[in-house]
Amino acid sequence: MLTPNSTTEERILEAAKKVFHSKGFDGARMQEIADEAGVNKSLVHYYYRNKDNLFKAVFEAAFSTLMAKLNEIFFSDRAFTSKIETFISYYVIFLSQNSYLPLFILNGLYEKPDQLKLLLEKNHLSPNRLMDQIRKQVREELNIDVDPFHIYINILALSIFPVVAKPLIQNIFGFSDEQLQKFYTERTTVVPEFILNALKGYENITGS
Amino acid sequence: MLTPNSTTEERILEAAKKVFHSKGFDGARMQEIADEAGVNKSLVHYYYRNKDNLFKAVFEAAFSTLMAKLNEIFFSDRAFTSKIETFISYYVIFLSQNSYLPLFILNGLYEKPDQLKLLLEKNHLSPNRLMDQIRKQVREELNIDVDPFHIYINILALSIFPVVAKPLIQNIFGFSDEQLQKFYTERTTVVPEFILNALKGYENITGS
DNA sequence: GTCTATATTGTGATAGAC
DNA sequence: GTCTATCACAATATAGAC
Repeated sequence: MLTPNSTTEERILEAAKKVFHSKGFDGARMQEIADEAGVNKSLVHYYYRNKDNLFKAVFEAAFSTLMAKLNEIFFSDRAFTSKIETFISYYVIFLSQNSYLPLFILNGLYEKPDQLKLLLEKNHLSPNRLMDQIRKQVREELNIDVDPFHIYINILALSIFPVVAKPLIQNIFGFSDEQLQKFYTERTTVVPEFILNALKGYENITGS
Repeated sequence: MLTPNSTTEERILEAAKKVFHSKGFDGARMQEIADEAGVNKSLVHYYYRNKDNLFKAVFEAAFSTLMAKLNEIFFSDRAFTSKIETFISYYVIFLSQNSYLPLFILNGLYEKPDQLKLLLEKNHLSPNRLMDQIRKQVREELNIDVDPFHIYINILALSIFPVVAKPLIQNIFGFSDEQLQKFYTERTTVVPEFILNALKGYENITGS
């Protein structure tokens, strides 16, 4: 039962987020969503017709949330160094506080890869423009001529994977909640340092 | 219908791997596994009693496969540089050819985190020993005093995430199968270089 | 060991009263 | 808009013949 001060439709969507995020499409039950929203099961169908539509709404919301912030940071006026620092600290903390989100999205992309292009347009995302932007900025500010695509994937990997692998870290190393929180906080400084160190290493190869 | 030259039990396990890896526990159907193995649905229950047991067998096999190779490489006699190169090239290629595997395992860990410790013992894995090993070797060979845990997670992140995010890469950038294969091949050299560059950057900070 | 038949429960979805 | 009742079918699991 979440956020009682809102319309029924909103309460259902919030409940659906909670259930879909943690259990995925196949694991989620319409009954559980209804219970979570504090409404009758029929009402869920009344507002969203079927499970697929409801899932689509939840997925789009999750995807847009993550992409909007990514866009905002990478197309801002900051220096590249600052973009990396801002991006990492924002995403590592945000994702660690919403740890089901990245795995939910990755699973959703495997299950429904075809919807992706529509979502990209909806979010005004142009991947190629982003790549050009990164290449140009890295060249001008760091004097490095490097493949922006691998850099981009590396940034995402180092930000997202540690959250996706949360149960692995928690159980293999027996981290408590406090230790885990400390680990994620450390990463907001360790990871940007790691990436910028790596980039500086290329200066010797292609720098003037 | 896979590998007809084997016992029924083996054929069922192989079929179960195929179905569970791509659809997860909740998405998998006992009927589909039976069809895939070319046997009657009852036989699946005869050999594995229920869905949970069958899943457990599949999960353990997947987990052990990945961990055995990781152990073998990181506890070998190689130099640290060589370990990283060997690990990345092996895992990136192996995972890209079995692209459902990492997401399957990450999902499984979220769903059944309690089984993890048993699996670790079964595979003779000692995470702390691995951390000591990395810290010692990085200190002696690269003359750097660095937190081995973040390094370890970074190595895993850069190897595993690009495979987990395959549909994202494929659809956002419109990569063909050939381009995707080329991308993964590139990473076998780009990623070790990236990591070693990053590590070298620490020399200035803590080097003698 | 392998099959057919069936029990049993779960689940998405709809009809219709209020 | 919201509820009760119910349909139709899917899915795990078992009983029992061969």
